[in-house]
Amino acid sequence: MSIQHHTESEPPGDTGRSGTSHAVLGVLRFGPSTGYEIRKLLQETTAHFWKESYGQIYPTLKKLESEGLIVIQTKETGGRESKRYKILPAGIETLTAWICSPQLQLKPGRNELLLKLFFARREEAEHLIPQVETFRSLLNERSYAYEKFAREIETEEIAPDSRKLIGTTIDFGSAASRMQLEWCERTMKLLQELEKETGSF
Amino acid sequence: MSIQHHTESEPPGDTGRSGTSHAVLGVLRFGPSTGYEIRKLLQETTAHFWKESYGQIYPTLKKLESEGLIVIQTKETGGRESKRYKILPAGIETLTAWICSPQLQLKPGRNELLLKLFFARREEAEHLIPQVETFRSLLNERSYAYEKFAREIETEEIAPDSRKLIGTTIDFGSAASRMQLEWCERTMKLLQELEKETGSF
DNA sequence: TCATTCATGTAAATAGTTACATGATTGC
DNA sequence: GCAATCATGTAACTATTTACATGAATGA
Repeated sequence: MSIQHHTESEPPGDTGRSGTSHAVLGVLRFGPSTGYEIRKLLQETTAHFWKESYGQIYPTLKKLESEGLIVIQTKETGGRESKRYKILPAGIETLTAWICSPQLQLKPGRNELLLKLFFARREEAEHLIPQVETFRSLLNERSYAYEKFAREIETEEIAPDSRKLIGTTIDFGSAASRMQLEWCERTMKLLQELEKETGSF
Repeated sequence: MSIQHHTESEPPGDTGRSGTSHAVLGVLRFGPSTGYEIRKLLQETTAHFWKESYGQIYPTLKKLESEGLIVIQTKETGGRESKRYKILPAGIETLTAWICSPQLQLKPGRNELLLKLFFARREEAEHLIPQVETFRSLLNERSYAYEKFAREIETEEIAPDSRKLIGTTIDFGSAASRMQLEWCERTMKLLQELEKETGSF
């Protein structure tokens, strides 16, 4: 048996920059932000395919600044400490170079639920039912979130072309959760049948 | 705008064991294996949702052995060094406890292509077309791999119930790639329209 | 006044990849 | 003889999460 994806031997080819810096630069191209705001925007808009934690954002901001891709505009209005970062031309260049670069590696990510199903035996099947159920309710929440996001983005002051591009990521998310919900239905049915067959003693 | 998934504040609750040990224990429940074989089996069967490298497998095997969950059966037939590991009752317990535990965290994983689309501007759209194209051809290969795997598993000597459970993971993979292929179609069309609108210089 | 949000950061642990080094065995 | 596969491992690096610490401002 074999599911092999051509994932081996591909040379990295990138400039030693991790995804985090691209995400940060990407947010900063929308406009100057603080570390806190960057995290918040990513959380609110890309959480279904990209997440960042403060532990990664703050060090990355420092690194990008030392590389001359962004600058701090520390406006001390009052005394409240708040570092607002602004992207520089060199940063924009780096960002577009990354966007336009054909290099792209797909990491399938890890799905613990599938791993459990793969290794499970009949006797364990009944314990998987509530887990698929949990998965399904998480997906349901997500579906609503996508619908809401799709509506919200219509009212935002964004260039219509950008809206369309962002739309493709929402499309991806909602299609994915729809597909996964259907998979949950099929899988639940199968698990319930397995449980029945075992004989309810 | 907000796509927020209830991913914050959930306590980990696990026993400090990473996914790798579960994957290794899972493979070993099928029968005694060497580190090399474990890697190979995972590569051949779960690559679409779970991958492990030697750098992780060998240290994990040592750790699991020191914890008394597995043992080495070093059969030196000839002189060729080969450590075959066997799962112990304590290891089986750990494995089933994990499978049956309702704890499950979904990490959405990171999708670089979606990140690019999210941040892209109209001018960059044309450079994204070949990237979506690349993505599509990777997915096409995958689709065939799932079909092949689904056929292969029928001829394997596996308990029919396990076959069904494993089947759910193949189902997931093939439904996912089908859905993503459709997304590629829609996205390609959109990108091509954007390119046309820009006016061919 | 008090909870929430805004805001910045670090330390430690955990996880994971990549590159390297080594060598035996199998099959053509 | 030679290529491919079997086989084990380590070191260094990169990435990522989690927990902690701190405190100001806002608004009810």
